[in-house]
Amino acid sequence: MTTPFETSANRQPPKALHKGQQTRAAILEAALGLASQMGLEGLSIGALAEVLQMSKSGVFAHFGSREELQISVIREYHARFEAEVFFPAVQEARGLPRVRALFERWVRRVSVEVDSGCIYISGAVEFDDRPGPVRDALATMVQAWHAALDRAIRLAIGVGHLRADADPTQMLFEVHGLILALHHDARFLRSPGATDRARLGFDRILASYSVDAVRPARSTATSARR
Amino acid sequence: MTTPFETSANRQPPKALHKGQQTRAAILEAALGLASQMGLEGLSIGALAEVLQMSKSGVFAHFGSREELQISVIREYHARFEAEVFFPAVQEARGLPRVRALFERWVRRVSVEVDSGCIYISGAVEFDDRPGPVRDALATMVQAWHAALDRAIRLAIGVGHLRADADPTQMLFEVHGLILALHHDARFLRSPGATDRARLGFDRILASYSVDAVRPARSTATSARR
DNA sequence: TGCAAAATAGAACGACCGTTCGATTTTGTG
DNA sequence: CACAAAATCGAACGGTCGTTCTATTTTGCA
Repeated sequence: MTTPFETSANRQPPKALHKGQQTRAAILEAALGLASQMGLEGLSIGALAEVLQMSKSGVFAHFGSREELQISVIREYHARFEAEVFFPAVQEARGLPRVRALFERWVRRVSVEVDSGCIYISGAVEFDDRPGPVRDALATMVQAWHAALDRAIRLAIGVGHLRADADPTQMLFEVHGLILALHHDARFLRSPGATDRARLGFDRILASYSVDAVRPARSTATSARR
Repeated sequence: MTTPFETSANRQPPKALHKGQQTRAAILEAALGLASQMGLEGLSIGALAEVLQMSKSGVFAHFGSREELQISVIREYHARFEAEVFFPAVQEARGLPRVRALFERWVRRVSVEVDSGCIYISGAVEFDDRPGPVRDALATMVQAWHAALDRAIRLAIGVGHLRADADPTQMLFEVHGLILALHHDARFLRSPGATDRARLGFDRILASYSVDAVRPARSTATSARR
């Protein structure tokens, strides 16, 4: 399969682009912006209608329910994330270059979004314990992205760019942590150096997982139980 | 000053505990639970009144506004976090033991909260770009906690447990990332091994910042610009 | 150009929200 | 025990929410 970072999100059989599809796209565009600022839960049809200068019911008719609108927003975000981060990065040579490109584009995306917010991250917090189709859609997308990263890391191990005994899941966990810390510090605390810190942390992770690294200096650090 | 992790949050001059204070405490208790599940923005006076079996206006009267209620919840959360994480850990010997204890208690807190949610983390996402007193209160608390951690790390450098040229802010950034990844994976993805991954990541960080570590293996990793 | 179909508007609904206010109950104390 | 003060209630307000329904307008094709 060469469809590596995709979920079952295919769109309309491309007939002529009728008016409906146009405004639907316009609504989605505005909704994406609104959801990035106010969160998926803060996304309201009324506010959306006002921004777009149309009636609430006009907006509503395109989705049939608020939940469906939220899910459509998630799918749209997913598509853009794919286009901006995944597809370009995955064209890099397999191994370290690809892993680096994936991270760098990810960082850049979150940094750019410093005043628009990452829906994957805010959505994860909003829907931690709110079961339902929205949460499911969100989780599916996030897991697809993580799976793509995991695959790239394993490939880097396979081609000998990273240590053979490296734990890809652990490495992914730590890299993901850097992104979350970046999002937190840049967006919430508005601390300026966050982007560089994320990159520096990534370099540190790479250093300790790469083939020429010393073994993890026999764990003097068995976490202090009591 | 030996008041290291405190904000200007002092409470009532202790007269006799009148009825009002009691119910106020009961409201705060319930509000804390509700805010942990639904987020600070999801906290509603109506729902609170129903849980407590009292009238909306009865609940309302204790705080004067929803915003004040939210801020009170944040302060209460802060106090408990202090009591559960900071104060016990800060009694450990300065240096590595104290840093380890701070992290371990932090991890345990977030792990326990796997079905109640950390208000610092969810609040940071909810109020990234929603200015106002609630955001201010939240940011103050979070920064106080970060400052406390920063101090502990610097102390560990000072007493020679960590490398003299270690960057405390960078280390804090990375450790914070581990906690955020733990919160994300445990609460949103419900992935089971997250707690251990956080601990393992911490050990890796300690290893590379401790005095007996090799220098960071001259950066083969200057992030892939293009 | 005509006409069915698609898209949009507009008003109304029930529900919940935070907040106000006056009446009522409960409390603590001289 | 009495009585002021504090706490609580209950109803109501204006507002926003998602959703439904029925007109009206706009669109695209024969």
